[in-house]
Amino acid sequence: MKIAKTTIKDVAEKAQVSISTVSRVINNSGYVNAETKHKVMEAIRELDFEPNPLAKGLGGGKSNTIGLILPDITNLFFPSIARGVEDAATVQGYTVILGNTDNVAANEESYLNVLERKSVDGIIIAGSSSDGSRIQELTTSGLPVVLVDRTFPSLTIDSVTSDNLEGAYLAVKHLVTLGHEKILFLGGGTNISTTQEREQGYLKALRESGIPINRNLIHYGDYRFESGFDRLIEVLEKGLPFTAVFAANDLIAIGAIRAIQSRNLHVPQDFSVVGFDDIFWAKLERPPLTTVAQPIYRMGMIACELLLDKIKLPSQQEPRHIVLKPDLVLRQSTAALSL
Amino acid sequence: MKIAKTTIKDVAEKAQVSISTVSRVINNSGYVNAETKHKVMEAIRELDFEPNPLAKGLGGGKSNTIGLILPDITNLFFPSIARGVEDAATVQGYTVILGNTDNVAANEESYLNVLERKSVDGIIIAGSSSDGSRIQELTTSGLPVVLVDRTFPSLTIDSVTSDNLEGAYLAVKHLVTLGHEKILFLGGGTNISTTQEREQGYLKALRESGIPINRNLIHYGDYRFESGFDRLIEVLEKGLPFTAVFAANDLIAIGAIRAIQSRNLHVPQDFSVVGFDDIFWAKLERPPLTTVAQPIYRMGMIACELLLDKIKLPSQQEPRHIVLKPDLVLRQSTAALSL
DNA sequence: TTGAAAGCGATACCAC
DNA sequence: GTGGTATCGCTTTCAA
Repeated sequence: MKIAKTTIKDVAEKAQVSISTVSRVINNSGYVNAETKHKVMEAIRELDFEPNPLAKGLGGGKSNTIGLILPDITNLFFPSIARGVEDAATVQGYTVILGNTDNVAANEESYLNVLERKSVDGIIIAGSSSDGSRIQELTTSGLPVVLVDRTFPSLTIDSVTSDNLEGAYLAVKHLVTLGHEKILFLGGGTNISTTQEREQGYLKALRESGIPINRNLIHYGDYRFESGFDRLIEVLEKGLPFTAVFAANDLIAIGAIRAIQSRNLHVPQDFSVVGFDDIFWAKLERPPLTTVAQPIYRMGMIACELLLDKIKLPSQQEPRHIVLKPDLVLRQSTAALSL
Repeated sequence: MKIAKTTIKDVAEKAQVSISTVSRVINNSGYVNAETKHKVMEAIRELDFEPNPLAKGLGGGKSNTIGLILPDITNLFFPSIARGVEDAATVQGYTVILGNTDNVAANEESYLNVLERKSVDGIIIAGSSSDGSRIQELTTSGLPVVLVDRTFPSLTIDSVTSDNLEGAYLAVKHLVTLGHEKILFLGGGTNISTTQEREQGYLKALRESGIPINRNLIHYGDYRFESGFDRLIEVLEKGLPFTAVFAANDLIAIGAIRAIQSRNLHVPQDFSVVGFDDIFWAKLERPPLTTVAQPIYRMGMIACELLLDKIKLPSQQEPRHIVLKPDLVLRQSTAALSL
């Protein structure tokens, strides 16, 4: 007993014009007499008519839907991205389909396929965990894709990232300025571009400061709290000497802080800690976490705008790579090295 | 330069049968000769054909898409719901469209309309902020809707909630057992069903324990950290006497703890605090937060399964209300009242 | 058991 | 400027 929706046909009848004319009015295309147009608009209003997006999409048209693929919406970082994307999409009348991949490349690919079949007009992938080949295929075949917080240097896919290298550089430089030399690097997955770039920034700051690089101080894991906690405990138990830690994200940093504190050591007295992202809980940590702030929400928003641009003007432009500037937010988890 | 997708027609030609037959095979409907069926399946495989979901939806069919409407994906509580919904949806081949309402009823309604137009097969609404009338319309018109964490007692809409009254009762009873009598209630919005129910549980526990109810100890705000912080500071400044606080969610509770601590008072020595939800950060709070745990992820999952059931068997059943049992998780933010 | 044909709702090309 | 009509991909009677 579905409610009979009003269609373009009803409008045409009511306005005493042809379906074609109504279509023209709706899409603002072709010539329509001002008076006729008025009549049609009137009818549309009275009938409370809205075109059926499905039917629109059928004839090779647009579905006004975009896909958003991300590792896990439950992970602190992604809800803000999702929100940014959705807000930007809503403004332009688009709707967002969400997909979680759990960082499994196969899941990502499978979602890509589903979205393609659902005729989405474009796809945003945050924190992609694939090698990008399938993505490249899609964009080449005409389905716009924008990457967030991840790039494939060898491929030509639009992306929005923040300057991870620069951010990390700022963070480590800050630690060096405070007198630290033995700085632990706690990364996420080895093959994640953000971890790689942040490691590069770490190395650059060290090199520039003439501090020898100690590979024993570089550790990887994943982007979760537990990873930071566990990694730090390991380092502590191995007895590796260090006085500060730069973590590739806030969750790792907070895990590290908790690990340090669990051994009755103190931050920043015994160890300084810097994170990356500036999630909501960073400022609530004890001590409040010094971290590199990324405009997460804006990244989502910008990515979506980029995508919508591409959808609307499918002129094959050069791939665009937007790189946002991160900011070092000084709080209380870092202090001058006490000798 | 879109890739020409293979259509049902291609399959029909390849298999030397009619389009109708192919359709039957795809949908497993009607009679098809086993041999014919085999031929068609073969063709489908070879052509790597997958039906266009848009076209499917057009003729009044199913779109294999459901909508998920929630206040704000950025709010700690909802990502888990979203994840539960998505996981359950994926298993059954459904895809999820996400919509944020910011607790604005008009936004909710507008999303409802968009989703209806997009011919989603069903809708899940978490933390609805409307009066439910439009929702009722939709379900009556044949579009299944399931509510999460919210009910409209006067309407006949399926829902998945946890037993808020019982959870709150447990929490407050716990405080009473510890000797507390002057217990502050910090709610979210007055008109939110979860806040109302939790307040009922609070009142019930008090009444049952023969503790007089003091309206001055009942305060509202919203479900965010800041609300808990601000409310508590206000109470402190008014000099209202109390020894414990029961907050309607963890964010409020943590805000309250921070407010208390900001005045150099201590939890649980000076004040015991209990929250609701058991979000990830509850156990990381200092002191770790005693709280009422809700199976958030499962709520999303169950809601989705309920919805998919309804979609598949549209037999007008009685509305179903699933009520999950919450658990009191004892941690260190509560202690016996010191005299 | 299978095929032909009529929609579903809207777009777009082609006449008038 | 406006109307007719083929078309998009698939489902669904209705006959055969």
